[in-house]
Amino acid sequence: MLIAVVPGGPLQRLTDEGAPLGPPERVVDVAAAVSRLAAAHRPRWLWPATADIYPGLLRAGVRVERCHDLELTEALLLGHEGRWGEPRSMVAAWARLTGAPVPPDPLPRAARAPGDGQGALFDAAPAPPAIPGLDPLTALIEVYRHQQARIASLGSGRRPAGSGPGPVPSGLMSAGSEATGATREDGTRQGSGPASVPPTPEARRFRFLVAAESAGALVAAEMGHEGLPWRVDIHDAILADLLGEASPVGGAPRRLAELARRIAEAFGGQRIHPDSPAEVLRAFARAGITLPSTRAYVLRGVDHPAAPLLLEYKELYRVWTAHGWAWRHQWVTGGRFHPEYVPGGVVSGRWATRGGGALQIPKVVRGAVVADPGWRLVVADAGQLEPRVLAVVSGDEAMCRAAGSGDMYGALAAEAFAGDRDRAKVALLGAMYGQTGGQAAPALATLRRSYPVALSYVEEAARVGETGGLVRSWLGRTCPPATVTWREFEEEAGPVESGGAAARARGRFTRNFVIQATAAEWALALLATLRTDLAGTAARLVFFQHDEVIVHSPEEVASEVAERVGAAAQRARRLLFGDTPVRFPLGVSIVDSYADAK
DNA sequence: GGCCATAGCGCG
DNA sequence: AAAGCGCGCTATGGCC
Repeated sequence: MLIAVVPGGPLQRLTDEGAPLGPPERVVDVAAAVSRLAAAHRPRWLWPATADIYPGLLRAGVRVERCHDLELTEALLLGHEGRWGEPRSMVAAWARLTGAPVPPDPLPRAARAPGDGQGALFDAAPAPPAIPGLDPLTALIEVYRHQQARIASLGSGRRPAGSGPGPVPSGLMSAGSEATGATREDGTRQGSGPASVPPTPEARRFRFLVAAESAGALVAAEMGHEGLPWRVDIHDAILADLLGEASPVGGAPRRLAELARRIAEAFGGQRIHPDSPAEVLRAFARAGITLPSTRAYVLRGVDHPAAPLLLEYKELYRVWTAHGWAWRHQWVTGGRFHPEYVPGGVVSGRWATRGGGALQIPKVVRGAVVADPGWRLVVADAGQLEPRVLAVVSGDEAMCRAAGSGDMYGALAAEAFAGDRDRAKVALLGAMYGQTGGQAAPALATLRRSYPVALSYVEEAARVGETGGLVRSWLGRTCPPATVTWREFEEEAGPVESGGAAARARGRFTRNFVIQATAAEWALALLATLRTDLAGTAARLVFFQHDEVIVHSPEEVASEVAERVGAAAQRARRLLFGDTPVRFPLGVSIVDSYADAK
């Protein structure tokens, strides 16, 4: 069963296809109604946007099993249809369906400051209807039905000619085939009813993508709500150890101030801002040293007493400004760090965050992430995920064999690089990122001889990008068109079509997209199935970072949770790729402190 | 005063 | 000639 609900109500029971099973029901207390219906029917919830409605439900103590996030799905579909960047809100989608003027998406939801009227902004009713007479529930259901029809039509041959190969496995679209004409699909498939023909592989995969993206939105809200255990006292000790005492008057902490003074001395007493690249360059120039930049790797090669001091300053300054006392005051409450995750916030399908920098917690402060007494952290990260994805999506048999090993680089080295693991790694990374020069060049040639199918796969993806085409992930997430991402770059480096630097940059992007986006899908599938598996237990997902998850678990079941995480990884592999010799091993640690993982 | 581009470094 | 992907965040510095 499907139940449609809009913030503040009403709600309506539907079949999975979106046909009404009853009239709209007004409710006084949405959370209570959702809670009751969730227990009674275990439905999939259909709502405009998880990020708008679910945090409020969580604060009311209500969790749900499954949902269809209309807005995230709309974004995926628009991308697939070559309409990347068009407004994705429910109201916009409804406007497209009815021919009304399409309102732009509202600005991103503001970053939240915990304790600062938390949530008030987020439970508010949806943006005021931009269409006179809009009934939100009707719009929700009609857009949903239309989305189902658009998904069902994928790969059915009913799309315009030239919009890509039928089977998705190649993952690639032909150059210049950005689904031209797809914009005119609107409305034409409405009322086609439940598909009487079996879904195409492309439609099946996309349906899975939509389910995973929606599940990810649930996890993201739940993890933001739950928070990552954060020991303020340990964080303080780390900061004191690294930075010295905080300044009582609000300036730089003691050790940073000392370093700034010693840097000034090293430059002959001239006071400078060490964090101003321009000033540092000028100071070195006065000392007779001309530098291209003040990057760490440049400074490391500079023979001057200020250089090592500047390197130390940079590292500490970073901790102070990005994860110091001010950061903690804003983001840590009640012993938990509450980030705001943004599912699908990265074009490749990776998550982003809004404020809090949850995906960039420096290793030196991870010691503050500590399990509660009687609890443990189960930390799991996928090893060599992207190379393994390359093997499986390209179908290169020899590389798949190597990816069946626990150490893929080692297996490649043994097979093709005379045991030189470092060289095998450089070659593989170069192939995925598009590096063609430096030490990667000869290693790439070796890689090509032994794994031509894998190399052709990424090179084809690059060629499509260079010639202005679009590529897709395994499940059907589509990269943005060059005109969106590369507009500014083109102005400097020439249009993509010209074959210049911009075209090659675009090629590196599409080359990497097919890998990174598919890796993100595997990770999302892991997360979604693990979430389901842990529902009803006391263990809680508390962190997710691209290829890594942390579960906060009661001590006595931590090893069982670790098993479940490993099983989720294998389930994700099966769900995405079916039978394959490629393995996706996880490094799992059961620790008290995140700093002790692996 | 606010806005925006850039530099630089954190993470994967 | 040289050319590795994707991000967030905080700072400076130039601009209006």
